[in-house]
Amino acid sequence: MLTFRHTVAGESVTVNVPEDTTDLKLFWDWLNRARERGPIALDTETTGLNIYSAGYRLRTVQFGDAHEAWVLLYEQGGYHAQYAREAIPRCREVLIHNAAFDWLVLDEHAGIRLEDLAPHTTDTRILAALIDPRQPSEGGAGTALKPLSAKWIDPAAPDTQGGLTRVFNSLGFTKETGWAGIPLTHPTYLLYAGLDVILTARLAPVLRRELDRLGVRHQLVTYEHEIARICAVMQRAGLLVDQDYTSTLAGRLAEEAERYATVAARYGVTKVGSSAQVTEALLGMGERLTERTKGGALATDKTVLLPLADLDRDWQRIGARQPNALADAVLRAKRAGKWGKTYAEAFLANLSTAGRIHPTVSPLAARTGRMSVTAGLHQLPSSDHMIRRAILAEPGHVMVSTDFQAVEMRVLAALANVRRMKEGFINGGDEFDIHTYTAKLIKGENATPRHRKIFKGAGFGKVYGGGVATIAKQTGAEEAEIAQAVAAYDRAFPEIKRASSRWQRQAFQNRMVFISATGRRLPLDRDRTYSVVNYACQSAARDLLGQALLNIEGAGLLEYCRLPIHDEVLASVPQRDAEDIAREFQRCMSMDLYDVPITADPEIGGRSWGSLYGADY
DNA sequence: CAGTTCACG
DNA sequence: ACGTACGTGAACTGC
Repeated sequence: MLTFRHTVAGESVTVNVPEDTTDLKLFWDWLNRARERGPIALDTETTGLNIYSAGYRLRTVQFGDAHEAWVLLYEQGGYHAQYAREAIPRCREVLIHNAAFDWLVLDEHAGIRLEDLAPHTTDTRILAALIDPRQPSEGGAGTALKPLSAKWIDPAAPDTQGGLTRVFNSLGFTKETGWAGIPLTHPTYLLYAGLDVILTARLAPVLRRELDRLGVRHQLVTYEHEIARICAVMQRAGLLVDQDYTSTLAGRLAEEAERYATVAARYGVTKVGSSAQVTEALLGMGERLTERTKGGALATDKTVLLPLADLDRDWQRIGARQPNALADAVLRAKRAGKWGKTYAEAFLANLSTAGRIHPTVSPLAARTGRMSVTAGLHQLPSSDHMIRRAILAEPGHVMVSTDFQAVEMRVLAALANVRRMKEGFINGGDEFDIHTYTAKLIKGENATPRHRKIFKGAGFGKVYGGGVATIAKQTGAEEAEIAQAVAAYDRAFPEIKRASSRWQRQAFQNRMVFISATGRRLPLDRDRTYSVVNYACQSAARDLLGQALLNIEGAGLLEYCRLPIHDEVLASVPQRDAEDIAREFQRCMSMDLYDVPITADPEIGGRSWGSLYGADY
């Protein structure tokens, strides 16, 4: 037995590493005693983050309580792996920090089904996110194990990740290669592996007490664990990539980026990504630049360059001026470069051995509770089918996308109890459009599509907390016109302003934390408390999506789900049942929020995701 | 590592 | 007193 000692919060703790079957029997005895006393903390160390990549290995499985950890050398196989596999189902209740990762690692590499482990799991990261959902950059503690341990357990808790990076470097590895390369029995590696479970075991009761103290409903905690499991199932399924198409596309985009970069170079811009170079060259050509970035420099982003290139927001010629050839080349080089690198090449780089992408789905990523997805899959261009064309439904399947209709406006109407808005949603029928309704409400039957656009801008302004100037810039309308529209909007829907004041007042009385409709804690920034309207709407919409996912699982459709996208669920469904399944998705995503109907619209596509974006594939 | 830009809902 | 567009992930530049 290898044994390490460390001090946590003034107490001596032990990390045991069994070397033979005699040692493993001691582990087994400990496990049987510990599981009677309470939950067992669980963790794994692996060769990296892409669980489905070639050569991926599960290296250690750790078990522990507040004082003792056992690091099982899974990678050695034989008895070590066997004890680990048999120990996990024996734990009645497990504690994991960021459970989805370990669920999926154990599911893929140790034969422990995530469906079996998840119902017995408490995820300390979920508990932490429900106490304070903010990232460190936003003034929160964050939800990583290290800062949470430092805050709640021991200010001197070791930085096991950062500490290992230094060890990796000293052994000639990098932060990336070290996880696979470090010798399995390196003492620091084993000590830190053990400390992680000891810290998790200590964190769980402390965070639970804090949730109780804050009055966070137990129901919300349970709900988040269900959502985490559902998102992990989608991550495990992953998405099929059309590799031939994607390779060709990556090559074509690289060539295009190169071609336009050559044009830009003729004007002295050697790097199209260098804002400083672009600014200097444009000024040298006699162009006037007025927009400023947040940092105070002259801006040369898309909104600045498009007019210089005589292009509108859809990249169509305006005919108002002679296009600036440099602006045009920079725009095109950057777009081709981004699409090629961030999407096409990233798809290929992230491929699993089965030719799939398994993006990390984080169910509680944003401070509003919104989810996030890695590998660019939440940000694929929607103006063109080219990139989404690379993602395929399963053989014999088609893509089905079902999205909520104007969900944030409906949520606003429901939460702020906006009388005339609610009337519209309740009586409006299937084809109801809130922005047309608003335009007619204010302008009468003379309302034009232009009025619709203006009041749509005003509506988004309300949900986002924007002012006249921003709405004017976004819609391209005159400030005076927008000012009138916003005033009319406020008269038509006076409840919104009143709700904003009320919600800000509630937050002030609760140490700047607004409690959402589902009991979620939403901390506000003191200098922009107006954002409470957005937080309330965004987080409620997220919780409706969560409820929809529970309904979808209840209807037996989870196996078809591929991605949650804020107000949409993307699915791959058998072609011959597509109509029926699409109707079921619609049913699962239709619900009621304080009498306001939340409705959903399913779309059946072809084999590729791109087929839902205008092309017929 | 901060700043800028660009892609989405 | 007044007014503030919200939330992400990712690549690249330049210090």
